[in-house]
Amino acid sequence: MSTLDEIAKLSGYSKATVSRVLNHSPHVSPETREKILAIMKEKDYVPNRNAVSLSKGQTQQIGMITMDLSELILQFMKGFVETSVRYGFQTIIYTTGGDRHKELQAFDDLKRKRVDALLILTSVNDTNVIASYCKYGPIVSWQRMDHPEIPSVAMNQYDGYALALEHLIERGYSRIANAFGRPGSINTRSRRLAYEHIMSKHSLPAAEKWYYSSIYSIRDGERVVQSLMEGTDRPDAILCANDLVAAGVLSQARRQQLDVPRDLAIVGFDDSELSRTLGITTVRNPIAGQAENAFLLLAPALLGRNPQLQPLSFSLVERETT
Amino acid sequence: MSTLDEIAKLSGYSKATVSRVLNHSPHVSPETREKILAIMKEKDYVPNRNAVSLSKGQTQQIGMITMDLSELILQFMKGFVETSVRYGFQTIIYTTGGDRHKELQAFDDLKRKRVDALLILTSVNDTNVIASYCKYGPIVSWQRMDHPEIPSVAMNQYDGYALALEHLIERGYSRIANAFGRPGSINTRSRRLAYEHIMSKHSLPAAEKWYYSSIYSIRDGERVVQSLMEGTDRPDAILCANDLVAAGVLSQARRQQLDVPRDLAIVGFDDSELSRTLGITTVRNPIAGQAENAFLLLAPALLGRNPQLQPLSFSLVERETT
DNA sequence: TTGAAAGCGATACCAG
DNA sequence: CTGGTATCGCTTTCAA
Repeated sequence: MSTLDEIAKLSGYSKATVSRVLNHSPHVSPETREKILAIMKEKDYVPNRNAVSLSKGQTQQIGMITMDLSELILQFMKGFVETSVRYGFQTIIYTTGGDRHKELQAFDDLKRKRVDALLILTSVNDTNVIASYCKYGPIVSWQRMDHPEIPSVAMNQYDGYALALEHLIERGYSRIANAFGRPGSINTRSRRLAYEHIMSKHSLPAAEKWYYSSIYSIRDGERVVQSLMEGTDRPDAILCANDLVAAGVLSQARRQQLDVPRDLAIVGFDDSELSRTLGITTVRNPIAGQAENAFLLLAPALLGRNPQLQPLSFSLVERETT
Repeated sequence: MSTLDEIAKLSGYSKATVSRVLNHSPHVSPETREKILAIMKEKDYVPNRNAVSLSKGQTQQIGMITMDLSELILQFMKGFVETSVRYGFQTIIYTTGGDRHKELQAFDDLKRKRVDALLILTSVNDTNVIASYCKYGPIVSWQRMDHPEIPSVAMNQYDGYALALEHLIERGYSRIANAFGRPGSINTRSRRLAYEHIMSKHSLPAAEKWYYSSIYSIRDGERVVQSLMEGTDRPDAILCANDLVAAGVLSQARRQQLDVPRDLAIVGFDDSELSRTLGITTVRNPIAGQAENAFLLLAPALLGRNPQLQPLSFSLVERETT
């Protein structure tokens, strides 16, 4: 392993000059540059990253924190990794498994300068604890963290939900049920608000009896349909917390001999692989765009630049369930 | 950000001593240790990783190289990450997208000491090119690389295939078709060999007319059934290259009104999520075990220790298709 | 355009 | 048990 010092000696120039060609400094004469470059190539030289990092105080690495790797998370990561690479940053994944302590180690890595910045996909520690690490480097989050120091690229679920509702109403559905996720979460609140606004805007009844909460999985979706069908007053459409739920709703509806979308229209959320496979109408989050914005939010601190965030919006993916 | 030097000054001891308590050296008096520890805690001190890495010449990071992130790859990674963490190593993912050049950057990171070792999940560069990086650090591969310097944790497919065959024969099937993967690959050759050995051992005909090659996807699986059913001489069971293929075979068989497993038995490979969902009998690779062994293969170079590899074997997961 | 030398923040060898 | 100091490999003033 040759070092910068050796290259300097061999070329007859100083370490400073060699370092300059490494860093594309304009203050090197072309001939000098050529000579040094030639020797580096001959010696198969590459600079030691640890030395560079120590000296510069930057690692060019960004950590991504998540409990586990779901399809959605992976999709976000993919987008984030791509734009990071474009700007010369590598990424490293911290899978915490929901362990508070393990998660904190990732934050410690910001302090000990293993990473220059952190992206939070999901976190389990208290927001204030997390925020206390902001002084060591920029932190950005996918989900809203409600803390002034930690920006997020979350979209306002209101818009996506409204989009789905307008679509259903336009299609002639009016008795619309809701399968919400985590009760009381910001997302659920926004969705519920959208439901109430849009329904009243069209002078349609917003039926609370058709509100379901804590609905996350395929299994949950199936149960919702069972419960719905037991009642006499039945909805003609259902908006689901995510595509998993929608898949459950769909399969249970078929099991109960319902004609989808005639008897029951179904709209999912996320536009996941599953919804594509099953042909479920769904709302698409522009995840790649959010991921890119996440990096751009870090850019000021990382690059000293202040790039424009791109405007993002939900879109409706119409398939066979509406 | 406090440094070791500051801790030294504050405590009145030398940097050497502070470093000793950091590294759990026995040559520090208990009181001294306590005092220094107290100051470190008070100052919220953590050592700078870059400095440590530079000084030690080790990063405690291992790179994992893959073209993309499939379910299987993710599963392997999960196991590898877990055992790495247990030994104090972090992991970083290099997704190459099949780009030769991008892949080489990962290998360069071994040279520039960003990572201490490399795990190859899939690679596109020439084996000899890759092997030329072995001098910079240990490299291990999931798949066989046929190069003396790059060990692999691949299993002998012969055993897994034999297991599936014995199972089918025991169940009374005797006209067994094969849907192989990449023709001429080591895996395919082993499977084929297993087929011929086991069939002849039971004095059953090894019918070459039921050999299919280059069968990888659901779609491919469907086509195999179509083609098989066109002939007059039909098999009563089919062994598939993987679970995807098995899923295709299953759905097409049902479409053609075949009673599975009465008319046609189906065995997949990998025990993926899909096979579980669809209830397909399959052969399970002990992936977590392989992943652990992969790390253990790196251990001598990384830890100076030489841990025992665990013996691994395939197992049959019986479900509804046999 | 180039060089000398002082960091960056630890580790580790050699004395005492 | 503790301290002094060279060292890891590169960056970055400050001068020339």
